[in-house]
Amino acid sequence: MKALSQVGKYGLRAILYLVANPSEGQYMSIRQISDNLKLSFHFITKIFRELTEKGILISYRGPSGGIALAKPADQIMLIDVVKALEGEDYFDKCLIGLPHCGIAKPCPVHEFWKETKIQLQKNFAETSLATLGEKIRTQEVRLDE
Amino acid sequence: MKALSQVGKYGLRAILYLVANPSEGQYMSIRQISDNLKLSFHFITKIFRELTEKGILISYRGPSGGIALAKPADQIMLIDVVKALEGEDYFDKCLIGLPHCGIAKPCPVHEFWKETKIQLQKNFAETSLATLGEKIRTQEVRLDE
DNA sequence: CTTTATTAAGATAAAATACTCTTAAATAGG
DNA sequence: CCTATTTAAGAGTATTTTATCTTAATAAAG
Ligand code: SF4
Ligand code: SF4
Repeated sequence: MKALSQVGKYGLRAILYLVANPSEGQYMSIRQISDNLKLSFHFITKIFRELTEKGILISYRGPSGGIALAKPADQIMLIDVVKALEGEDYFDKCLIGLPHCGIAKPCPVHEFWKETKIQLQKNFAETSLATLGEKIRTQEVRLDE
Repeated sequence: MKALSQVGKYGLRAILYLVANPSEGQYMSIRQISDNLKLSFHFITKIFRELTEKGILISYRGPSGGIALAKPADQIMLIDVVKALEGEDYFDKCLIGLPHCGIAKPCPVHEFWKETKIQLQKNFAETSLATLGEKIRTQEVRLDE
């Protein structure tokens, strides 16, 4: 049961590093993040570019440039990041993929699959990046190595 | 949030067709299933071969051969089929993939990810193929086209 | 014994995903 | 203006997943 692609996993881990190490009014360089998390600089750069396009991050080029959250961390919910990384239809996926399922006569697994999706969606929607950053710092969770 | 690979989806759909159309003591040909579900015969054949190896199905070659459930439908749980199709570690997957996470200091998403997995696992474990087949028949769910 | 129907097995091809590399553009600072 | 630092953009490569194709093995029936 893989919920996220590599893009989603790396993107989340990278953004968690960012929120766990806040630097007042400064940009954090992508190099610092990729080095610390030991992830490919180029791959993370590409992922961050998408997040910048989608309005989750802002970026700045040149010396002392880097990326930063576009909004305060308590105003960005996990679900925003996940949808940006995995697509807006992330929670609309079907379990078995019947070709012309209009959900008029739902298949026998639809009910509990829907439940599962709603439960995860609720948790994603209620969790802010600020909350996650705080937890990582206070509980000393290691994101690296 | 894609829970199943194509192998998993096709495999489930094909086995649902089988349980929804029971034929007392006979084998159902793979051709019939792939034709009715409009899925690739070769791909379904390959998937069924794995399910046969894993003991979910039995097969028989030659005229009037085909595949059949290895056990009565009420003794095969959805979770058995899913694990056979997707791997035994299906419910052990990590959400963000921290490299050396020993779950001593779980990351801040572990708790609700675990909840989600347990909920789906429970539903998969409590649902038998017999139940699904019955629902498909009585609720006239279409698996084809 | 031959033909036909069927699954088994594995090679091959195509497509999607994951990752890398190169070059360009922006910006700060000397 | 020049150089160093950093993200942007996109081309290129590798790996995995998905799907197809070919040939073999098995078994029934004439
Ligand atoms: S009923 Fe739901 S799970 Fe079933 S095929 Fe339709 S969308 Fe998918
Ligand atoms: S705590 Fe759980 S979700 Fe987080 S990295 Fe470890 S296994 Fe994955």
